[in-house]
Amino acid sequence: MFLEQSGNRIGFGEGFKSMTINLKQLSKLLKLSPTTVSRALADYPDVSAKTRARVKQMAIQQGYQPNPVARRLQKGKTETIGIVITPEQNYFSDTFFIDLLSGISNQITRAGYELILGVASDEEHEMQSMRRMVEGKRVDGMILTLIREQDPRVGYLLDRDFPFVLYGRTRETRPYAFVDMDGKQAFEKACTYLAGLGHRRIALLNGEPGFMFPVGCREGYESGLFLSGLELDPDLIREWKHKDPSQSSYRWTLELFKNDNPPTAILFQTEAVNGIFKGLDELDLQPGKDVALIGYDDLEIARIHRPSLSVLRPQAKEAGQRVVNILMEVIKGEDPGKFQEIHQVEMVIRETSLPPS
Amino acid sequence: MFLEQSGNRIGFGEGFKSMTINLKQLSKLLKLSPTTVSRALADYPDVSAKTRARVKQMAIQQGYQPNPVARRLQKGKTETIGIVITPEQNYFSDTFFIDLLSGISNQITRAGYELILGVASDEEHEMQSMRRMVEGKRVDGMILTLIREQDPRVGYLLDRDFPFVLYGRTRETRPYAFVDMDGKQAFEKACTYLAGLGHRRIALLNGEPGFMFPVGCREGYESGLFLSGLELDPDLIREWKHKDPSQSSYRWTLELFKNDNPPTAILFQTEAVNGIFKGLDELDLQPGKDVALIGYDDLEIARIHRPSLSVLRPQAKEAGQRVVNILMEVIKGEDPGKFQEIHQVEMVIRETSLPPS
DNA sequence: CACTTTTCCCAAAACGTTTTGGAAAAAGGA
DNA sequence: TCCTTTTTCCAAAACGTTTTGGGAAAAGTG
Repeated sequence: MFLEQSGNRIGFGEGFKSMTINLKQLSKLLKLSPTTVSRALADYPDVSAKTRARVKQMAIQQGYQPNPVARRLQKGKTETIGIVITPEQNYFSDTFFIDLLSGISNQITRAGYELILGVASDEEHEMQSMRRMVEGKRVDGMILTLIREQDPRVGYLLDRDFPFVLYGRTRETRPYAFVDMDGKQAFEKACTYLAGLGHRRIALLNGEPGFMFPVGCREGYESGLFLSGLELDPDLIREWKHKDPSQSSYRWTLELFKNDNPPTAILFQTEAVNGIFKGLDELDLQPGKDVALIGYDDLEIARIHRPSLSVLRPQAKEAGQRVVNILMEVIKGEDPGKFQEIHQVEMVIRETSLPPS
Repeated sequence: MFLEQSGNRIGFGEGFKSMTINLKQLSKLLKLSPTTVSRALADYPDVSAKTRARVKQMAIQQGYQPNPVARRLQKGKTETIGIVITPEQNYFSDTFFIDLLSGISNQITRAGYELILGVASDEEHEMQSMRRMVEGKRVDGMILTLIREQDPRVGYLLDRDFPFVLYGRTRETRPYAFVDMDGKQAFEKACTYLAGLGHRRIALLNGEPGFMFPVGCREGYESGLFLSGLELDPDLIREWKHKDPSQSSYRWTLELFKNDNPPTAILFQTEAVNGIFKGLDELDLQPGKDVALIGYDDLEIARIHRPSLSVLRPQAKEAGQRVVNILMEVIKGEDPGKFQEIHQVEMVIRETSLPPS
């Protein structure tokens, strides 16, 4: 014996709270079977145009929305994507990450999926949070950011053949899907640009070792020097820490200018700009005038500072959208190795990239 | 006739991919009914201690995790909380929001729930994203941040009796649950502190009108002046814009010092500090020395700047945890009006709060 | 021993969808 | 007209849990 639905029929004037109807109730209203209603709404060809229209109209009128949980159970999918972020690494320093997230979120919504977020305080909890999502059957795929050179997350996911896409790259021989910015090309471009202006002593204040991104930056820097016929001087390369970009970059800026033959230009990630400005200020050097500067990432400070900061500008939002589109393909079963995208980075020349004085 | 499970029995050495077992398979392994296994795992008293132990051991050994989607369907809950953020309002300027989010996320995970994130480009999409979550039956409750004086989201949720908690407050007569920082008390404290040092001209560079937080700041400021026997001078109050905190605060800083009788101290939200520093620099005024400064929010820049910035420090992580705990109560059916918390804000005196010179 | 209570377990229903495998009715073909 | 094909619909199964409502066996009780 089946119990009847508790049956709060939907009409008008009942207030908002009862604005929820399910497939069974809707089909009863239409004097059709749930099967037909479901198939009408999903545009199956085996339901006549006439009833399809009638069903759709009634569905709209009654504000019917299929229960996503029930659909997920039946379809055997969670319709959910997971991402884990870590606050210690200042990834939220400004618009960059939120732009990426924005692209990701919008595209996920468009696909009718959900984005679930984990916040982990360190590497261990990051892994733990991801395992909960994966092994707990809470997501169909993962998005990874802030990738390390040796990244245990990638091995973990590859081992169990779980769909994922990297924003960034790692050292891993097995094929995997990623979307990355061409940091190498960007830094090469910036470096040759500065050299073209006449700079001969160009420094690199690079991101934290262990992460993958600085590797490309350095390659681009070295390649830029080579193309411009400049010698590589290890004394002009320094690396700051994620935990504390401003403080460490401040110290390294002072260090750089202790050199007998100090730099006339610095390449860096914009995250570190506060420390650099502070260091230059202390040394009585004017940014842009005494030292040319080009940062990676077009943060707010770059635009509002006077002189305004020349930057390399990655298109984070577009990248986020691509990550999601690719992930959807991988979830469908496509070979991840087919999806390896490297996006070009544009250079925005503002006021801090003048020839040496 | 029931089809048998496709039946990939779990053993060892089958690789990672098949590491997934469901209740039916587990119960078959144990020669028990699914009912008993389910109840054993949920610690019901009607299963003997002996079998309970046996079930739990086998569950661990087989790596059994109940399918959350199936549980949600049966329980009639989504076990999911929603939050919508907007990138235009620079909420991610620094550690503050990520701390809040961190507290929220950790507490949600502890409850076995999920946090789903929407990113909306403007107010309209913000509402749209929330409606999708609520009307699409995708969440059991909502968390709202960055609250406006008149906030349509609150009315919407109250109208349909949907569980939610505000981080902040709004103008609304019906009872609702919130966790807020005591901005009033904080600014009052900072103001009287500065007055106690001998400052007589204290300016307020306040957040954008329309949002609720600046209202409390201003109240605290006015109250602080009153308690210190100082006159309120409207010329010493300015308001910057969310879209562009640095630029607008820079302009207003210059403006403030055009005054015949300029301020010797400024209260503000730390978000705006870059613009203030820039303005003071242009006016040849030394922060801390010529002008005392106290900011609200202990961002990284406050700690690393020299002189370091005195600040009001809200405990964002703890607040996030409270928001979640309260939301869980409201979801259970508790009266939201019972949960209205105002958290004290601590003052951290550093180097920019000296007596007037 | 006969009855009641407690302990321990389970079959079946239910959550709200989509998919499977027809079946009845209508249309087409000879 | 009779058979075949197409169109249109639907009953029942299935997804993987938890809850409901017992029921059999064991343990008390007199």
